[in-house]
Amino acid sequence: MPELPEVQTIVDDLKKKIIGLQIVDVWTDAYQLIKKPSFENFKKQIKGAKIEEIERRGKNILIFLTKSYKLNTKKMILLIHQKLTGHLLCGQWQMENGKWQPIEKGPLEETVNNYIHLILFLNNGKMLALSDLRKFAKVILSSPSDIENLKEIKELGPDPLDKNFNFEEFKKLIKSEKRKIKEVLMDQSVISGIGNIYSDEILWQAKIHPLKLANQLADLEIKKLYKAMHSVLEKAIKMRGTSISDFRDPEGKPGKYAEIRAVYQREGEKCRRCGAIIKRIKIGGRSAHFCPKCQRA
DNA sequence: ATGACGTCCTGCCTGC
DNA sequence: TGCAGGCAGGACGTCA
Repeated sequence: MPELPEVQTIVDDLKKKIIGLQIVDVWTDAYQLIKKPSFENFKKQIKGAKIEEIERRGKNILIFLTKSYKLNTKKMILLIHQKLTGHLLCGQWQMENGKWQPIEKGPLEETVNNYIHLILFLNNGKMLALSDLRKFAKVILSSPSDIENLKEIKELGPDPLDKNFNFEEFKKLIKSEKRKIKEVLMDQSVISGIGNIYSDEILWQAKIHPLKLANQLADLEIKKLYKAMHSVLEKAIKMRGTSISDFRDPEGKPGKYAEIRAVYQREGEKCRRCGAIIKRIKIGGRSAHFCPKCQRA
């Protein structure tokens, strides 16, 4: 599932590949992915739009578009949230027997191609495809002000790697939360971009039990947490994300953080620090992985 | 306001 | 072997 490091990897790659290009057509077989506007209007509006800039907001991808008319230029933003199993792929496919097949056999794997549900055709012959096994992904096309005012954008908490988001502010946020620290880290309105994988990894790094209540953490623990948040996320970006079974970059290649991950989906395996057996519990309906010896309750 | 739960969707795993 | 049932999972919506 794409979280901050995976989305950052995708945005950085896409910037190099598609900025300056024009969208010439669009195809979908899963209308429910496009939440706004209707597909008919989506198609009408996006055809002919030029890709100007790409940004990450939390786990959301914002693609800034302009469309020139005779008398004016209209600005739009295409918002994409990949949710659990969404992939943004850049390449060339052709329809064969009702399935999209990559024209060049490369790192793009069979399984990713099987779930292509939305394609933006670009004016250099390439395509930007959204593959999504679960069809949970969300796509919205609207004006910049509409997008900025969406609850899921406007109410995002600070970005963990934003230089202005200093320790004092982080501490204030954590101290004001009485929920379990794992839940707080994953709440996009508190801090944006962290999900299940990295909250587990960060808590292991900081040696904090996921069930601990945020407002009961000692200052020293919050300091460790702040440091761990930076080191884990920065390392994961360097390794181009975590691919347990699903994540792929725009060329279809997996990230390498999974190889060095400490706890996520390592239930029953040994802790890399102390050798104890990694445990899995449920917190707020989500699974949390931790070392019962390193991360004391 | 807050927290618990339902919803979307489908591959995969379990148990009979 | 086959099939039904349960599970996973981000974030919004609903309900108490």
